[in-house]
Formats: sequence, C-alpha cells, structure tokens
Amino acid sequence: MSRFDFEPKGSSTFDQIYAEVKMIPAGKVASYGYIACRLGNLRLSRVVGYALHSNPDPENIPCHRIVMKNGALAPGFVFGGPCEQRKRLEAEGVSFLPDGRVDMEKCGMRL
DNA sequence: GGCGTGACTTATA
DNA sequence: ATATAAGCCACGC
Repeated sequence: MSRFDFEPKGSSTFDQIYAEVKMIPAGKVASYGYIACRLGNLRLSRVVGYALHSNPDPENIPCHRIVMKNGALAPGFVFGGPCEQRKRLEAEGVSFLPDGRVDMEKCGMRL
C-alpha cells in the first residue's frame, strides 16, 4: 500500500516543497520553516531538508536559496560548498551580513 | 510493512 | 542565555 492510493499522483509533500522552492524569486532566500509553514506545518522543516537533500532537479530547485531560520546557509551539503552558495546568492543580489549570514531583514521571506 | 535516521523549528526547564 | 524534548515526513534496510 502506498500513499499514492489516496493522493493524486504527484501531490506528495515533496512536490509541494519543490513547488514552493521554485517559487522563490531571485535575490531572496527562504527558510526551512517558511516552506514548512507553506505546506501546513512548521515542523515539516525536516522534510524540507530531506526534499532538498534528494534534490531531483538542482537546476530548478535552487537549494542555495534555502537557509536556516537564523539566516545561516546550509552547513555544506550544497554543491560546491558554502563558498559557492554565498557567491550565488550575492550574484542574485542577496545582501550578506559580516557574520556570513544572509540579510534576513531584506531578503528573508519571513512571515 | 516496521524501525531508525536526517540539510530543521519551536517550546520548555 | 544554553540545553533538552517533542513533532513532522520520506528514504534505506
């Protein structure tokens, strides 16, 4: 028995996460909790991380735009490392703080 | 089909 | 302020 028996194919939590992540405009970053809340539960943040971990479409799923709620970037599971991540965000116009974190005050999509 | 783990977040002590 | 506990979903064995 799989969850597909009840849910329409392609409508799993993962798909919604991907959809939300793809919706993130350039020059902005979204936190795990933000996407989790979009799905309905803030605690889904773990699933969000797993979804990005799976990252089936790295070209359409900019995981570098996903940051922690405190504004810190992913620990280093990103492709190319955190340096590449910061570089990419800067190239999109995201402001960074001297701490090496994203300026959530400007680019943080907090509710 | 069950158990454990994981790129997180919030609440409580 | 830091540390610990609980909650959620999907994947691997």
